[in-house]
Amino acid sequence: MTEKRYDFSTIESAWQHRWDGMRAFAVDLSQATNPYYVLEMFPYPSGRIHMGHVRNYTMGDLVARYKKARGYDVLHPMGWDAFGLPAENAARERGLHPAKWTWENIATMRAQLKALGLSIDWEREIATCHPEYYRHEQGYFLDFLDAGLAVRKDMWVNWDPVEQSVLANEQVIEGKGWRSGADVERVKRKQWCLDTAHYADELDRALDDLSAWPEAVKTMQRNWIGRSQGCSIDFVVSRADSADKADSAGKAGSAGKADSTDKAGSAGKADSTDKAGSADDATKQETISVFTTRPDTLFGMTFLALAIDHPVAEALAAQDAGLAAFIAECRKGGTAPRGEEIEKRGYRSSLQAHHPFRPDWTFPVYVANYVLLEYGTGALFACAAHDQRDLDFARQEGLTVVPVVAPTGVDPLADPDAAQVDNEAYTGQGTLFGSDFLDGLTVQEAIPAAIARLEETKQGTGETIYRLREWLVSRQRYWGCPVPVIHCHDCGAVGVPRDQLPVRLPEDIDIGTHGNPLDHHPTWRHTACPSCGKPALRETDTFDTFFESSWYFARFLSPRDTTQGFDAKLAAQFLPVDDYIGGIEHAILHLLYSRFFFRALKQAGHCAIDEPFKRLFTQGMVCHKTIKDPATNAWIFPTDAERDPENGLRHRDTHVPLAEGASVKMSKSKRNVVDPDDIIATYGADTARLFILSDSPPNRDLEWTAAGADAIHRYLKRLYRHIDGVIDTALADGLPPATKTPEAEEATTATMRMVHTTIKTVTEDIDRYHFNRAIARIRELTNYLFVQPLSAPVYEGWMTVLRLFNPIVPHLTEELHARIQPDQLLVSAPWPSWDAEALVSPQEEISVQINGKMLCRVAYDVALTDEAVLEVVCTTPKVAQAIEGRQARRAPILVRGRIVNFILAP
RNA sequence: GGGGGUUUGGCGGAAUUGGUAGACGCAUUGGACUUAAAAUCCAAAGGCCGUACGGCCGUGCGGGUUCGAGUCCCGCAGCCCCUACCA
Repeated sequence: MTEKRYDFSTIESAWQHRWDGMRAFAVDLSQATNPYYVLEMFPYPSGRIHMGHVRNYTMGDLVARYKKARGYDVLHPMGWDAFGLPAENAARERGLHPAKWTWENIATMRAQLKALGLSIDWEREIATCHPEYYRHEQGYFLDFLDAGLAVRKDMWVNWDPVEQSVLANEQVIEGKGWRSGADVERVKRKQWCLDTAHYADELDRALDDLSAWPEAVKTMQRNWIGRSQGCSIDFVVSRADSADKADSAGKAGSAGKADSTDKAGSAGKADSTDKAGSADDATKQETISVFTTRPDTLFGMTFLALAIDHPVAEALAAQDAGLAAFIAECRKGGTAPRGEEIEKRGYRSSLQAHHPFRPDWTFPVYVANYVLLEYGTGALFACAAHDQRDLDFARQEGLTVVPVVAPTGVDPLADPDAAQVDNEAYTGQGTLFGSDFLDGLTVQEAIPAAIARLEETKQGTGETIYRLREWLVSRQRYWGCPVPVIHCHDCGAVGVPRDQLPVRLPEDIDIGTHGNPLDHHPTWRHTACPSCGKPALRETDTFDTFFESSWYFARFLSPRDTTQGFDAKLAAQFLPVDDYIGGIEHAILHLLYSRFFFRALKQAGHCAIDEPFKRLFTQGMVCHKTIKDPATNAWIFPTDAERDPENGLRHRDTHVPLAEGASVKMSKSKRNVVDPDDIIATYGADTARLFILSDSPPNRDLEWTAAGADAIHRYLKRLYRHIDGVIDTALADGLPPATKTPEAEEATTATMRMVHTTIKTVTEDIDRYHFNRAIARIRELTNYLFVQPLSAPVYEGWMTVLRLFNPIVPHLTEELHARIQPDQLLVSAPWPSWDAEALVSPQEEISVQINGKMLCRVAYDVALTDEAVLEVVCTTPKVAQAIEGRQARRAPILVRGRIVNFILAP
């Protein structure tokens, strides 16, 4: 027979059509007895798929096909995270309607994904921009509204005055809007929020039970949730109209800068967020609540500081032009001064604070830019000696610093200098001094003691707070899901009646204007109040797109259900998602929002699940080499560079010398992107899939190399040709009859041992996501089989290779398999099991060591006793020579199948 | 500043979880086939010394535990990622 070419493009498109035609991957969930849900994070339809997608979906496809072979009813769907800003940008730049742009991208990317031969049930495809998708999340939002989980409140946000829109923190670059370049302002605006903080405690604790999540992701979530134990303290404050009274201990400074001449006419109001009853109402004292984790350092307090947007600071500013100016100055630059530390600045207010245990001690109250409004109560008490930030501020403002914790081994009475701090705060363990009833206690003992005293005197409470706050879901954007609310002059914010959902986006919009196109639409927002019928206005905010991605995995269960978002019974069967695969960049936002969302859905009675993802796998990035022109510093396409043996790396056309840079994540700007379409056209999907799963462990970065892809393709050609030839022979002549010679029988058991060992290790490796190792084991088997003369066991070996390789190179294996069994798809064939007996070898080898140093390997019969094994080892010439005449210091250490170690005198 | 990860040949990586370090590949070199090249096949290959048999060294660095350490413990360094005035 003539050798057939490995015609991958014909093979691949033929099998893709056949799988499609026979609905090979469609799954009827209601009939599923053995449910298993494999999901990769769904893509944003940006235009074309990239290698990161290929890696993500290839890994998921391997798992899905493997689980199907293991007998599961595998749900493996695909959809589109279709709302978002890039669609509006494209509309502005190219005059395309966001919907048109999005749907065209989806069509392109769907075709690209199909060319990869993924085992996806495309009948379940969804796009989040479809009204039949977002109508359900509008319903969920109304539920959250009813449950008090969704609220509209004043929030400090980044406001771009040119765009006339709120910006996300990451859209503020060095204090300026990322697109307009305008100075971003910090403004208060009514925004819709979901009360994620309501579940902060549970979201934190439940991480402990997510045993199949990467520790790194759980750690990131814990840090983000930011559980912090301490206490709140209500400081009594009064006006410092009279001259500063230095307290007896000289702690409260008059050392502050000159007071503002413009005293506030009235003291700030008590913080309305105070715990009820914590202030002594009878005496009508004003208090400011602070949160602290270090109440033990109260006796080292030297000042109180408020965030610039603290209600008390605002009230004071109304009476104090200097303070108002200071606050206005600080507000420039938006809410997110990321990156380098800002310069600490403060303004001394007209208030003074009283020490909870020594009411006659008073301290200045500052308004300071380094105090965060969003953390704790937006106010803090400062013990500068034991907090670096407070110390920095104190040194700058010339405030007193009073240490109260002596490091272990330091006696502050004997050596007063030793406990002093210079410009470095002491934050470690130690013993309290100069602290009244806390003296002599360790930091760990003093914290509860201080809290107890504060609680006794009703000035504070032990408390656990969280960094996690509400999730701001309002966006002043067109291309998102409309918030289903109507604002009525008389009735306030009223939810849109459920029978009027979905609130659809208008299609006739003018995207060219600044701000939110929905605001500028001539008619869309005008409607009637559902409750009183008077003219009213629709909410024009749309949801953050993380809203859509918080529940899409449930929608796949019931993608065409018009009555509900998903079916609770199916959810009970298929959720949580068994295997969820995606990039680590979603470690916090998407995954945390989804975990919140399902708790909220459960509270609203939609399902009984808390955690949406059982096992999470985070894949590494796809990297590629970069090439630069050192003269111009411009990035060069690697395909435009060639290596000249004499002159090194040169540009192919201009011949200027080039320099090879690091291998970094593929990006258009660095010109190191490899287009999946090109790879599929040149080598086929199977080559791309095998290359991307070989070598690199899935959780690490993968380096794409042209040579590697080429080598993989050569291997597949050889594999195809060889197995094809084996099948030719088997079909034409039949397999050679087994010979009964001892050598032939030994060859048979050796082959079977190899085959079954491979089945076992490959199965275990896939279960543990060690795909690169699984492939190495399969290649080991094929290397072995390539050189064996054809026999029944060798033939069986090749059939096993087809089955084991099918989830990785599905088209090639299916094509070859169809030659033997045209009536059965490999895709539906069961995974092979291994025969434990076939794994057993009559002989095993042991490593021989002398005093822990390797000497040699010795083989022996497994049936031998320990004594007999030692006998065999000791009579091996090389060993006998090494131990001859030397005295044993102890009995040899024998670990069968591993090692024997002789401990001899030198 | 805080947290996490990582460090093994020229390169990607493997090592039965404390028992032959370098599986499986990439790149390389030699050979076969060919008029020649490509393709294909076979072989070599951690470093140093040696013609070979072999010997010594070797898993970022320094200690420790152990019969035995890439693996466990302590300390240090480099690189990567996340986060950041979180009181």
